[in-house]
Amino acid sequence: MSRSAEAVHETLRHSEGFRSAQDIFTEMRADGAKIGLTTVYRALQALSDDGRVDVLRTDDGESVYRACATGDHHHHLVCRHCGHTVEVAGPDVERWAERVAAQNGFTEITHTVEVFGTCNSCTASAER
Amino acid sequence: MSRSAEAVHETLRHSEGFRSAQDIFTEMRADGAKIGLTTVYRALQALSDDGRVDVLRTDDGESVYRACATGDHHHHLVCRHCGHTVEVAGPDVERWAERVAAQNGFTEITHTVEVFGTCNSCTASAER
DNA sequence: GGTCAAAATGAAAACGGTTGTCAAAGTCAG
DNA sequence: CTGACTTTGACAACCGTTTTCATTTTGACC
Ligand SMILES: [Zn+2]
Ligand SMILES: [Zn+2]
Ligand SMILES: [Zn+2]
Ligand SMILES: [Zn+2]
Repeated sequence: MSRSAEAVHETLRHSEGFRSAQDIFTEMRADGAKIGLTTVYRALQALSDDGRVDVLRTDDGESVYRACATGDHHHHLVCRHCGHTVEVAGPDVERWAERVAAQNGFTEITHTVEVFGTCNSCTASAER
Repeated sequence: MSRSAEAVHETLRHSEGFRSAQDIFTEMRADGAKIGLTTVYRALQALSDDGRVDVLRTDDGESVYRACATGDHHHHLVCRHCGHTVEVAGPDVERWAERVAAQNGFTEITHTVEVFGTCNSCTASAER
């Protein structure tokens, strides 16, 4: 793993929620890092290939990345306002996916499961 | 709803799986329809706003559309080879999502749940 | 130190799906 | 038929991402 990839990973580990390549690039530059946008993209690619960061797509088609605490399979509960993210295990969902797939003769299953909502601190701010 | 939007909806209803705007455009043109790509995009936008078609994003960032049989909330089991799609209800997943959200203080939940796999007819072809 | 090949880098160009523009065509009530 | 309003579609613009390719950095070997 290249030096820049480590730097990108480091930046990501200091972030709470999912961040876009542009976000990361801008932040690293602001912090004085000499890095190009292309390199950030390449680093994110490598990191996600290695399973060291999770990727998901926003509604508007942007890829966003996060350095999750666990390398094990998990899903996310994401605040759509502040980006605050909680990693959640979903044994029930895993079983449901396998069952429904088996019932319909599907094999080699993969799945995407993400939950979006408003976190309690954002709810509090809105009420204030 | 405009005339073209109905035509797009009609084309979509004759399709089995999820189709891209380009796909639909190409097929309609091949069938002799006089329609522009822009209009197809506008129709798909309108149809999905009205909940008459479902949209999902492929891994490579393309939006694909499908006229599902039910207007009720449901998820999809999609064959990643032939696109064959089964609509599935997921009461267990719905409950799981609400529970995990509540446990973490999240409200106003939405979720995306899609299952991808290989359908039995594609498994059969591969073995042949 | 020096040499050199392989790997990494980044500015700029290309790419591809999608959206915006705007003038032309269609629709329809009066 | 007229005029207002809507719909259409060729084309350009947009934007996140990938590719290109010349330059720089790295690291093994001397
Ligand atoms: Zn929040
Ligand atoms: Zn899972
Ligand atoms: Zn199939
Ligand atoms: Zn659901």
